[in-house]
Amino acid sequence: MFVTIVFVPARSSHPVSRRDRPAKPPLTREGITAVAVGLLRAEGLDRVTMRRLARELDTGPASLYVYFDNMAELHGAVLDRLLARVDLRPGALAGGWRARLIELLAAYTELLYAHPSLARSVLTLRPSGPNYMRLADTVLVLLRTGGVPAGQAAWGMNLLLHVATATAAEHGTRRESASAGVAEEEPWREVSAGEYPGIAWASGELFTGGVQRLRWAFDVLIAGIAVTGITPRPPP
Amino acid sequence: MFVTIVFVPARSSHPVSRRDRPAKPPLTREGITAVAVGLLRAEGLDRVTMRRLARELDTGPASLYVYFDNMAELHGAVLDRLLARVDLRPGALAGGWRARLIELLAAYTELLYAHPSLARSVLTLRPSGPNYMRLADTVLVLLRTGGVPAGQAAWGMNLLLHVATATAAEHGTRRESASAGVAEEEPWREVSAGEYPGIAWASGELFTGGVQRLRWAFDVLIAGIAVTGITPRPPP
DNA sequence: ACCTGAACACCGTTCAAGT
DNA sequence: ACCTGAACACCGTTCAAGT
Repeated sequence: MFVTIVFVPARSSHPVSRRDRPAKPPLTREGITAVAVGLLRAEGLDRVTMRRLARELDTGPASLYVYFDNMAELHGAVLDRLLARVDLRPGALAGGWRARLIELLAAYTELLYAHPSLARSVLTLRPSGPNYMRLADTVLVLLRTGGVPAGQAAWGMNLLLHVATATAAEHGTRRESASAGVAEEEPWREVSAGEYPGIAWASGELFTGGVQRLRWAFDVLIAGIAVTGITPRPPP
Repeated sequence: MFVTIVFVPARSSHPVSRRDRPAKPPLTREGITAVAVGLLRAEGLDRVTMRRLARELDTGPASLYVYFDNMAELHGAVLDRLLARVDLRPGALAGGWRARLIELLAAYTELLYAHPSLARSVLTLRPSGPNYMRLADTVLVLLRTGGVPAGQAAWGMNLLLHVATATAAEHGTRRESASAGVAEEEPWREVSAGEYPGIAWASGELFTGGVQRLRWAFDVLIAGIAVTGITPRPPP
C-alpha cells in the first residue's frame, strides 16, 4: 500500500519504468518506524540498529538522520507505535479505580516484557509520544478518581510508570540470559545467619512471587502514594 | 606497589632485566577491576570497554576473558568495588529504623548517580558481590527492626534497591544529555484540559521536586511495604 | 596454564557530495 | 530539499597459536 516515487533524472525525457527498480517506499518518520517495529518483532531491539534498519529500507544509515536526531528518538517512536495497540482510556477498563489502575499498568508492563531491551532504552527516554501521554493521563485520571491530591498523583504517576518500565527492563533481560537463573540465586541461598542475618531471615521469600510480584509492587506503590504527602514547596 | 613478574623464555639462561620491559602488573580479577574503576572515574563507563581496558593494561582484549566471562560480569565487579567505600552496616547510621533505611538507600543512590551508565548496567545484573549483599542484608535487618514480616521485607528489599538503581539510571542520563531538559517538558506543559484532563490537572507538580522526590519515593515504598501483605503461596 | 594477535561481525554518527 | 556513500572512530567476543 505504498506509493512508489521514482526519481526521474533531468536529462531523461521519459519516466523510468517500474521494472528498472524494485518498488521502494518513500522515507517518512512513520514508514521508518513501522519497519523498525517489524524488525523489533522479528529479531529483537538489538537488531534495530541504524545500519540494519537502513539496509532493510534499502538505503544508507545517513538517510535515517533526516528523520531522527539519534537512536534514542527512534526508540521513542517505536514505543509509541507499540502503545497504539493498547486501549489506554480509563473507560476501557473494569472495576474500581484501583483495579483499573493496576490493570492498566499491567498492560503497559506486559507490552515491555516482550521487548526488554526497548524497556531499557525507554528508561532513559522521557517519552512524549501521544500514546504515552494518553497512558500517563489515564493514570492521573484514575488517581484523581481515587481522591489522591494532584501533587502526589503527579509524582506517583511518574513513579508507577518508572517502576513498570524498570521491572520490564530487569525481568526481561533475565529471561533473555535464561540458564544463569539458578546460579544467580546461589550466593543468596548459601549465606550464614552469622554473616548476613537479614538475608538468612528473609531467604525463604527472596525468589518467590514471579508475576504476582509486580502486582504486589503496584499495590505497594498505590497504597504509599495515597498516604504520603509530597514535600510542600517553600512559600513564595 | 605492583609486583613485577617478567616472563623468562626457556631458551634464555639468565633473567631479563627490568629495563627491557616497562613494569607491567600481573593480571588479576582485582587488578583489572581497579583499573576499570579508575577509567570509570576518569572518563565514564562508556569508555570502560573491553578493548579500552585492555589497552590500559597493555594487553589485548582477549586477555580479559580469562578473568571475566563478559562485560556484565566486569560491571558487577566494578559496582562492588565502588560499594566498598560506603559503610553499609546498620550501626553506621543514626535515627530510627525508617530514617536509617532512607539514609542507606540515599547513599546507594548517590553512588550510582555519579555513574548513571553503571546504574543502567546494574539494573540487568542481579549483583551478588559481597558489598552488595551487605547492602541488601542491612535493608532487610532494618525492615525486620521495623516489624515488617519476612515475606514483605524480602520483596520490599528488592523493590527498594530496584527503584534506587532505576532512578539513578534514569536521572543520571538526563543530566548527561543536559540541554534537552526544557524541550522535553514542553509537550507536557502545553496540553489542553479537553484532550488530556489528567495531565492538565496535575501539570503544576509534574516537574517539581528534584532530589526530594527520591526521598518521597522511598517514603512511599516503605509505607506501602509495611502495610501490603504478599500473596500467600498455595498450600502444599 | 595463562596469555594474546588477529579476525569476525558488527556499531552510531558526521560530512561532503550528490540529484 | 532531500538523500546518501564513504569515512571516522570505534565496539564484544572467539579462536587458534603462542610461551
